[in-house]
Amino acid sequence: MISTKGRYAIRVLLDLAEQGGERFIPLKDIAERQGISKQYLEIIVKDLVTAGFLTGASGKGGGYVLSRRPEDYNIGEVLELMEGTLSPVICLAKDNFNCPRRGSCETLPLWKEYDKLQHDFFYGKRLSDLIPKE
Amino acid sequence: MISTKGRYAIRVLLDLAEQGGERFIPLKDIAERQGISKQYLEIIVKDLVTAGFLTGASGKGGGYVLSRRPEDYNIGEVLELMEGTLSPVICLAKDNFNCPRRGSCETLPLWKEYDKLQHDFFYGKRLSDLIPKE
DNA sequence: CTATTTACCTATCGTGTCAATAGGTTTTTA
DNA sequence: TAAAAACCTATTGACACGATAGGTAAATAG
Repeated sequence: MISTKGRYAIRVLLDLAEQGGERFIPLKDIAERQGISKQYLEIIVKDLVTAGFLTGASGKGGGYVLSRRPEDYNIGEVLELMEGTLSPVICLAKDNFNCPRRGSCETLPLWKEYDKLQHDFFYGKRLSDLIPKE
Repeated sequence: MISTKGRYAIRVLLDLAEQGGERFIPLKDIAERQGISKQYLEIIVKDLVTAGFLTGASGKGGGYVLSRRPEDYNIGEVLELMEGTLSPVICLAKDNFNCPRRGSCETLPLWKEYDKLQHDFFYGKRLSDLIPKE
């Protein structure tokens, strides 16, 4: 299940996209509009900055701004960043899980097929696709 | 992420399907073949019996047997039983989560679309599809 | 009739993650 | 120089996950 971190991250990016994507927007404003505590959003936004999705500016007049145009983000990369992995099963999550049954597992193909479906869906969705066109 | 309960449940059903689906198979045997502790499997098998997916028989010569033919199980119903829900986000999980933003949420359509994709995939897979044909 | 085999049941536990809060320090600008 | 904002570190409570422990009840084989 997608956690709040993933869901809130998308809402933050979407909020910024809808603000025009030009000016620096204080996190306080985003928090108020989205009804999410500013302190919790800080954790999320920090990851987004580190990943280069957002640019932050301190001081008066500062805030956050999108690093790219909304059509240049895809939902999959955002979710993967925030969730760590999108794999449907631990067996497919980043390396380290070395199952002895891997070679002969009869359910692994099912998970792989599903993993691809999911990946294609989320990597095919762009942030701009979520902006309501009036 | 699909937990062990969901994954193990499928492996148990698949194991039984591959044993012919006629005789009662002791859980001990399944546990050994699958490399999963019998005690943990009991928790899983209990749910499968309650849901009517398996039939159990106590005593010598007892064990478990499939209640239906392998082609009459679909993976989705098994996963949904074991995981409680397959919803990708809490916003879509069974009732009770009453988000005040539901009506205006700009990300909800995304989750709904993904939810349908996922549902169709897993409900379209049957247990018999996982049996390797030589 | 009795020993054995098996399902069936209840409770408990350690670990980790999630969601969130608290309370700062640093940077920048008006 | 005061205010506004990002940026940083630590901590917490609640809960689920994965699993183990130690039984009781039912059925059959001999």
